[in-house]
Amino acid sequence: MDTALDRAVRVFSERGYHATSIGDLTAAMRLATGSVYKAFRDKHAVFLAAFERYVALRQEETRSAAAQGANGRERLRNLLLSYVEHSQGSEGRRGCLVVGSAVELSAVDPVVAALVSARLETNEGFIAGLIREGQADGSIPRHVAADDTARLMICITQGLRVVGKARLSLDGKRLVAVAMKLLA
Amino acid sequence: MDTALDRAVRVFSERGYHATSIGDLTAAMRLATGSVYKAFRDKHAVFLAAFERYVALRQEETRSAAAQGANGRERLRNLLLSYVEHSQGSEGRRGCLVVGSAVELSAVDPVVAALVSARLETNEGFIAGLIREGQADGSIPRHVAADDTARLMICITQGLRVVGKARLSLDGKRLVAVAMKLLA
DNA sequence: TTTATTCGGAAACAATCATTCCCTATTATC
DNA sequence: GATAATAGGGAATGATTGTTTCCGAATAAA
Repeated sequence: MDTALDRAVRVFSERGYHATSIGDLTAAMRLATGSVYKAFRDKHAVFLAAFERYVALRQEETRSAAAQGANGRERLRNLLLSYVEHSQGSEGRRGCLVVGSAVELSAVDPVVAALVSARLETNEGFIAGLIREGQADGSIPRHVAADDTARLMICITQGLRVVGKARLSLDGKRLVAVAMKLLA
Repeated sequence: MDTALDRAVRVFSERGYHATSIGDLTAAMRLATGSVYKAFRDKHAVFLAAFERYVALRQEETRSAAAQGANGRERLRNLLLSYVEHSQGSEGRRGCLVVGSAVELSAVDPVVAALVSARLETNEGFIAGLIREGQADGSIPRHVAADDTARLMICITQGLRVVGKARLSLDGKRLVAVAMKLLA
């Protein structure tokens, strides 16, 4: 079932909610229509399950990318680098389900809107925490405003996914080098 | 007709392409179905016209916001401030049609994908130009990498629209103050 | 072996969608 | 002033959508 959900994540990420018919869904999940409706109440429930699975997987990836780093500054750099990589290539073209949901559904679906906001705030809190870690270990200056910088970095990460979907090339090393000036 | 297109822009921006039925469209444009199909070939053509109108209006707003500034650095600050303002409140909740198109249609609609890429590259070029102006007038250091910084700033502007749609509050002054560190 | 139950698959359902057709009203032309 | 031509409005149409239901196969229990 989890492997079927993974395939649902791919379809929803690439086409969005409304453009994905349950025909697309069953083809991708290798399940018949009846099976899908036996496992989920309706299309919306499939989407919610796919969304939560996507969030769980991405969170795991992000945390482990940040874990590799001697101090707060290095962990933050690795997090940003990871975001750039995920925004590129085939995964970049597929798109981020959080960004897609924010843009396509936040205005019309309060349930999804709440999930998206919660996810962004969690990420922002994680980044702010890394900044404070860096300030504690001396790798980031004290005068850096942790919360404001974290919110701007969230904008950068979400913007990366938008730009990546538009097929603009992204040079991770150079882009991150510029972004790290925010920690000066 | 332009006023009808403006209303189409609002609907498409808020709900996206697929979630906007031509019933929604006719209601918003105050036109009957037949009239819409007399003025445009199909729904896709309405969207393309709305997209181009949106781009033209926003470009005008952005350029005039940037025009108010004594030097390159100030013009860039005003541009960023303008983006934050447009990403907030009712307009922020409505969303940006370029971001929406990039996320919802870039993967499946080559025509829209090309328009989106062109728009992003135009914006990026404009920002890079402002940076170079600042370097010429002495308000921005020479060692700033104009192209890389411009691409990152595009990510910021697009990310602002995503975050604004998710209803997270944005403090223009503080956010832009942090972002201006990219020009140090 | 037989019965019961769960699971997957395909056809059928109602609703909604984009699109077309036709009618009316208004303008312009002779 | 009569007529042609055009623009706008709304009902009909065919395709597609999400959803449900029914049926067969496979597995487990007796």
